[in-house]
Amino acid sequence: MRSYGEFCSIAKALDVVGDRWTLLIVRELLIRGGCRYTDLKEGLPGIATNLLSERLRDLESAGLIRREEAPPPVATTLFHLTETGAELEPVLEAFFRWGIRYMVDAPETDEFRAHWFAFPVRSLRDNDPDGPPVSIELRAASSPVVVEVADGKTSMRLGSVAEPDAILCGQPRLILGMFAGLITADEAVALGLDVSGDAGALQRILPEPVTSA
Amino acid sequence: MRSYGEFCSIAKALDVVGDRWTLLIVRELLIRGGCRYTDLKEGLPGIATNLLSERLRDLESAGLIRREEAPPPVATTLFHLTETGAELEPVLEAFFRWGIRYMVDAPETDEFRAHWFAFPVRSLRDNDPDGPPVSIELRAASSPVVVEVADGKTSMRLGSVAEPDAILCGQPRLILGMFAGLITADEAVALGLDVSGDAGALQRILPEPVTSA
DNA sequence: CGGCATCCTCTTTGATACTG
DNA sequence: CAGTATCAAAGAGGATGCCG
Repeated sequence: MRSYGEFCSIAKALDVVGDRWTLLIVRELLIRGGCRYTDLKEGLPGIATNLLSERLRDLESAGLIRREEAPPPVATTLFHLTETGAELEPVLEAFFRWGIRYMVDAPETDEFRAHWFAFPVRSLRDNDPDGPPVSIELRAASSPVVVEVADGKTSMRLGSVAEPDAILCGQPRLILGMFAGLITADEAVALGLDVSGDAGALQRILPEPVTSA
Repeated sequence: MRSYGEFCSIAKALDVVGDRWTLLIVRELLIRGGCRYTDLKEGLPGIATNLLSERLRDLESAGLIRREEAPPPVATTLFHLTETGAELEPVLEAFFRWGIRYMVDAPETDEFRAHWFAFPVRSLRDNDPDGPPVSIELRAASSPVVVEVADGKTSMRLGSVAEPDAILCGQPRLILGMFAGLITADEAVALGLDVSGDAGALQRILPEPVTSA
């Protein structure tokens, strides 16, 4: 990207990560850690392969990512964030919060990937920090993810779990709407969300509903 | 900007403000408040006038800015941020912090505007919250700005003041380097910064030097 | 299959000139 | 002052080909 040529920290930051797709590549690597080229491509629906390759080169020479030749059984290149790259997290967090308002009217045709639950999940609070650990499986995309709540903290990981306390199955927008406090669990169920298992586990992480004053 | 088509809050945010120049226009309006078209153009060196006009139209229809026909004596259009637009401040703040690292090696040819001191100044802490109010004038660009320290808070405004406690005159990089704790006041003076008035007023706001451990 | 490079078309940007 | 109009150059998007 052509430099703005401004002696301003914000402009300098945009010189480095202001290009189209760049921050979304950082998002992928922040959420998933080391990624193969094809993992990145799969997590960035719509990116042209030459652009991904070019951005990765740019990010590497800017010192934001690092290439690692993984030994067998992986036996391929893994892309990682460097310290500098990982320090973009507050930027993405700020974008995440600001962008929530645009999720409500998002078109049905938008793509979704299960690991994108990571930012919403991380912003959840545990309503009962002294309660027992619970795990909730989310099935809203091709692959499931597990929300784990323990010691007052919430985290998310890809994959499944043997016996989750609850399973949510339905459209991402319903689950995210609940997480954002825009709809209650009852409303989500009425709109088609399937909740099985212990509904109490779900209440553990749901925020106070946003009441339009 | 073409939508990423991803049901992800970060991607949605970038759909709205991911275009080149857009966040810098928001920066200008955040720092300066209501601006005329020519003020914006002056604060965004390098922007083409058709791009500025197009971005302003886009930002207006996205609900981030608002046009106001100011009555005489101004008698012209003023651009303001809406609430939604102003809520981008945490995003710019995060970019500001992350981008500081690139200021050290910035080319000498970079443009500078006095009001860009706003973000650095706002991140300063008052080392003596119970001390008397002090004002420090910064002369590093065409027009001076005043840093005001009172009640434990620091703020900046454009313009001059009758009798500032201290006056800093020199390259922006020296002043910003001091503010960021990268160099001490003594080092800045050795490198060409001119400090007149009460040096103690300056110590009021300078952070602990960053010692490379 | 993973990790690109090439080619082509279409859109966006930047620079400059001009206008009510 | 606050933009529009014009046009060359750069970048994005999509398809496909290549190579270990």
